[in-house]
Amino acid sequence: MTLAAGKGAPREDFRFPSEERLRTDREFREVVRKGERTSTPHFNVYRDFLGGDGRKVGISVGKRAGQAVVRNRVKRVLREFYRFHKCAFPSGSRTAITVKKAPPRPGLDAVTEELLPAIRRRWGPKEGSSRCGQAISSSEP
RNA sequence: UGAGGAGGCCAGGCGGCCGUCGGUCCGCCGUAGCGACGGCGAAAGCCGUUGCGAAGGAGGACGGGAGGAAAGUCCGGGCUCCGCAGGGCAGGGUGCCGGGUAAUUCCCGGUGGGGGCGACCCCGAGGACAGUGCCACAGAAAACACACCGCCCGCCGUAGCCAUGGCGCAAGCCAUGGCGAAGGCAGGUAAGGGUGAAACGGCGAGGUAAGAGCUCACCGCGCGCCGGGCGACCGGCGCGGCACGGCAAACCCCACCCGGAGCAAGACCGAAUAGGAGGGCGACUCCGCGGCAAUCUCGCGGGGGAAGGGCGGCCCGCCCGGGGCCCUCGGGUCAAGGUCGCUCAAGGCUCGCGGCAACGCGCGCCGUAGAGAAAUGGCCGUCGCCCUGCCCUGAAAUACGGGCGGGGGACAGAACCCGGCUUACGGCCUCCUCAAAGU
RNA sequence: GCGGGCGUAAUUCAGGGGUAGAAUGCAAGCUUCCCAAGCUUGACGUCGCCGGUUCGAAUCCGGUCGCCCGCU
Repeated sequence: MTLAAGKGAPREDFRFPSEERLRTDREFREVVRKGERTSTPHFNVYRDFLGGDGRKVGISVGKRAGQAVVRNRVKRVLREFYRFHKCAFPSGSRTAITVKKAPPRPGLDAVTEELLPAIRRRWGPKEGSSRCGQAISSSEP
């Protein structure tokens, strides 16, 4: 297990390092223009498939979503959503999430409830990703 | 208790798991490179082993990570570049006085106004005899002191009235004289004149034909002198006798201040301060040298200078000016790249001294986020706070007690850095004022 | 980060200290057999909001909110 940490991503990976992010405007444009699309009341999700091992996610929150505090909060919640549900983002894919309108209560539960079924419905549950978003908040007293 | 005023403080705490940004350290892998030894070779060098090993890679440990407003970008500075000669104009800003500061439109302390019963609060508060302009409607008149209405004196004098006389039987008529509404003429006057935001000092008394600072007291205003204060200004005395309406957040005048842009500044690395095609523009003149018969022509060097260009608002002025300049078209690389700037700051806190204070000085301690699709978060538990529902005890829980449950936790996110201002917003504490009631 | 502009009737805009206006639209009437056009009326307004200057503010000054541009 410790050896596996070298190259291939381990199963229990809840990290979100900067290599897994879309970092340039060009990448965003490619994904948004060429990728497939689905949407929910508050978000648009674009995705294309390049193959390979890597997997990239980008989050874009425009000014329409609200002031800086609101935008930051939405971005953080979406990052957490990715960390806990990486199985919904298969390797070789690039995904861009944009925010149309800020959710009124941007809690992790509400965002998951809105986004996860939409992604599953659009791209389908990939094989072997059935056990995925298990609770991480196990802190029994 | 209620209604207010001033000042200060905090920005939920603790724990667990997962994550993120950058820092320090630890070993691990290991490239370039450097060294040692050995081998080959004539030499340059090559090969092998081994040591160190920048950068880089994957990982671990430790400790750090938003605000009072980080916001608006309204001021002021630091810093950086623009080629800072110099002068002027334009433009912008400020505007009681003194102080503080790197600086300010900020802060502190005063002065003078204004508001409030009060604690206290607010004020863009220079100049309207430098000039120009505006003051709608109403009103006699709106800035010049007059005209208008009115009031008063005088004169003329109509209607009318009175007196005397005459005529007449009477009603009445006539004459003379006096008074004389209205009216006219010539003056006096500015008290009064539905208005208006504002009316040529106010109010009272005297005075007068009527009136008037005409005179007087008080108040206001102006001027002078004296005293106090660094000063704004204040106080006193005297004089003048009202002349001097308001608006400068109207133009403007006066005094003082301001070069422009901004970390997307700017520097370095790397590519490339590169280079191609076409077109257009670009007075001249003087001096020296060379070949020469030669002052023309040619070549070289230098000076002046027009057009043009530069000096990041404009002008003078300065600089460039056969060196180039301008326009059009097209090709290549590709980068919205990396590194630095980048966080120690006119920094914060304690104490002492000076100062009414803002603040300054000295000693000591602490040293505090640095991203770049952009970190500082998510979930859970618990405590504390607020709101709310139900239940218990109880005479009563709408007695401020106890228990169980649900919900909430403001305004808001650093982007070069500071000092202010303004705006948004939850709570706590202290002092003070007023009112009512009680002691 | 820096710089600039605009908020006035339902709509598009004037007005830059003295009663808030025009065009289109809306409603009513006239005209017509009916409609359109035309003509005559009418309703239309917190002048984005809050303060200040002034006798008086849509206008001048400050603050604030919203919207739209430009600069690498």
